Amino acid sequence: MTGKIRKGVRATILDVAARAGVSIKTVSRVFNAEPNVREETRDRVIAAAQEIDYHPNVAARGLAGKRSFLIGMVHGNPSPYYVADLNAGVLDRLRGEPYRLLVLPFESADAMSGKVLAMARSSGLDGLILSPPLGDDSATIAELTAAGFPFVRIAPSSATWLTPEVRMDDVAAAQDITEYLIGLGHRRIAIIRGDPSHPSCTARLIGYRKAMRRAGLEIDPMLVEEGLYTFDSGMMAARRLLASRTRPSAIFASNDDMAAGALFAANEMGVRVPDKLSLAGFDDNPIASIVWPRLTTISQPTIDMARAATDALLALLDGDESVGRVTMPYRLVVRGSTAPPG
Amino acid sequence: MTGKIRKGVRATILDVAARAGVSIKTVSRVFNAEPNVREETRDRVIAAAQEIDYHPNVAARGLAGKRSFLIGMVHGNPSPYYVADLNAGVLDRLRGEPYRLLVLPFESADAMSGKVLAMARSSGLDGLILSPPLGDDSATIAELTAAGFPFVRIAPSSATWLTPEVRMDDVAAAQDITEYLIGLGHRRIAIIRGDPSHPSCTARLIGYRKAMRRAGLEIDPMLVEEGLYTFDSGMMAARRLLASRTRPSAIFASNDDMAAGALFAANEMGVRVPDKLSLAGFDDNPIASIVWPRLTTISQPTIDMARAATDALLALLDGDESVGRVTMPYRLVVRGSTAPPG
DNA sequence: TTGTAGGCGTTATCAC
DNA sequence: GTGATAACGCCTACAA
Repeated sequence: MTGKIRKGVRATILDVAARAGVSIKTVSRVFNAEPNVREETRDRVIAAAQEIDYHPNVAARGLAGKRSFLIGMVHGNPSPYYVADLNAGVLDRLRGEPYRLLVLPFESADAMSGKVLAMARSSGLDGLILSPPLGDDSATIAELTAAGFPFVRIAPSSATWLTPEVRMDDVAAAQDITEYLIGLGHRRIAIIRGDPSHPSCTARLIGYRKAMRRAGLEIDPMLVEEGLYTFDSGMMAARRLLASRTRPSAIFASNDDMAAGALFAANEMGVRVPDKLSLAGFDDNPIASIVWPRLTTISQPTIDMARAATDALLALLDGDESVGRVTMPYRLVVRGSTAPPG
Repeated sequence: MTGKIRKGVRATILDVAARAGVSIKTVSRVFNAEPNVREETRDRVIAAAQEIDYHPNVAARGLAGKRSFLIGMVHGNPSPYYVADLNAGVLDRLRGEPYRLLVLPFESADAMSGKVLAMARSSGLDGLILSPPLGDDSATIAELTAAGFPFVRIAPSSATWLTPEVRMDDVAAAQDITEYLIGLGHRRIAIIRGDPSHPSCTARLIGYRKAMRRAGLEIDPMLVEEGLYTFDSGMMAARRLLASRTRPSAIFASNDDMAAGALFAANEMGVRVPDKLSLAGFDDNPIASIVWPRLTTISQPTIDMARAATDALLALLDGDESVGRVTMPYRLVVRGSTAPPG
């Protein structure tokens, strides 16, 4: 006789079945929301399960059903806020689903390249969410695609691969914010580029160029500075820009961390923002609202994007073949760091 | 005949065994680093495994061995930097280990209370790392302890429970930084408290009081403001402090986020830091170095603590009974936000 | 040092 | 609608 609560030992599907007076297959049906179970039977099973505190054994499920209910996310982004938002979005979408989120260690895109599939396999993942910059690593995409491994990319910039992705129009957004600066009356507008291994870096530069060209403004090569999406790189780039004889009246930093770094540099050098220098960022992460003055920036719907990516991945895992590209809206947020040139 | 590479199908231990000309038990021994395998045999097995790209099936391993090699971390902290550091520390320690890190969704300590064990069970976790404030939730500790579920707490403040933990001396650190302010010549030193549901809040208050008392300074109740460890709460608390007739000459905010908020408020109100107001934080997260001026703060070794906690958990899972309390060192970091009273 | 048998708790197949 | 029974891939015990 099974079905009683043996203390210290987890209840199994057999216990539930015995207690509810059904076969284990019926219990399985109930827990997997399969059809063909009479309502009354279902209720009895659920009651029995609750009484003995039954939780399906994930390992057994994974072994028999050939899925682990594990989704992986590779974090290779320098901004903890971005990562936190990604996490939040994924977990939010996963609520109520049987899937769980695994965080994979990340060294660098280079180091990971060509090893992602092996990691996914050895961790027993069902699917993967790739955030920048790994979502643009061609070796990774190639091996995953070749193996038929389900994955969704967040904010990739290359349209080369026709794999499911959730993106934002970085070019248009960068163009918008640059045009906003132009509209304020700025003419000498510098850009601090991001990490060149993140393709969003290129997209944002293109948007900037488009805006400048449309306004008939020349792009002085001196106005294009290199950065790495980090606070320090933004600070150093701004120091160079502000030290030059042909100092810009406005700087568009390709993300908020770098914009905060630029603001720091301006403070150091006694350049008042926004009186003497307008500063715009990109992302609208909390940093943008922490510094003084607050940053004008592009609000990127990171949480929504992560949610949408998870949604797409779940559909993929469900066998849905129609998952394609989703583009999410952005928003220009005007705050205190920008003003007409002084 | 097994042992050949069937494409699209993952190799199993049988394939490796056949290819290496040994039994599956020997392959198992090799992959679990068990003794009693001749070196030559081991090499043959490893070679065979590599040739057919064999990765042990985690689910099967978990089912047979009764462990999932899954460690869970519950994130309920408002500071993404703190969370990112925790993650980094755990993942760093896990490198080379067969264990993987699962991120559990978190709503609030209240909502989670009494549900953590169920989540751990249904996710099939082997062990849990509890970060603040959940590490101080007595219902959670009680149920985990009662069930004999392995867990380690990071930075808990209540010493009530004799469970494995990695901590820092918050009281001494808060006392140190307050004494530093006193040493600069400040007399009216305010404190902005953190979220009262995080016991570190109380510890830091105690440290502040100790320092004030030792210096013979009276603690005006007006100088103790409430906060929630968030930027906004720090900003609002500082507004109240700075608006009062008896404005303090220095503020000790119980974490960097609130200190950054206080700095923002000071900027808003035209109070120059550090000339007219000294400001100290706690944690030394990147925010402390992003704002202008940079914050004097206590450097908390979050990554090291997470690493140590993981280390302790792995020992626990390994059957080590001697895991107890580990106390990590902190450091006072003096930067531009503090100066003698002006 | 190596191998054999049995079982871990599910899901899938097919019969009823 | 429901149920027997065979996988699933590995580990633990025990043998050799």
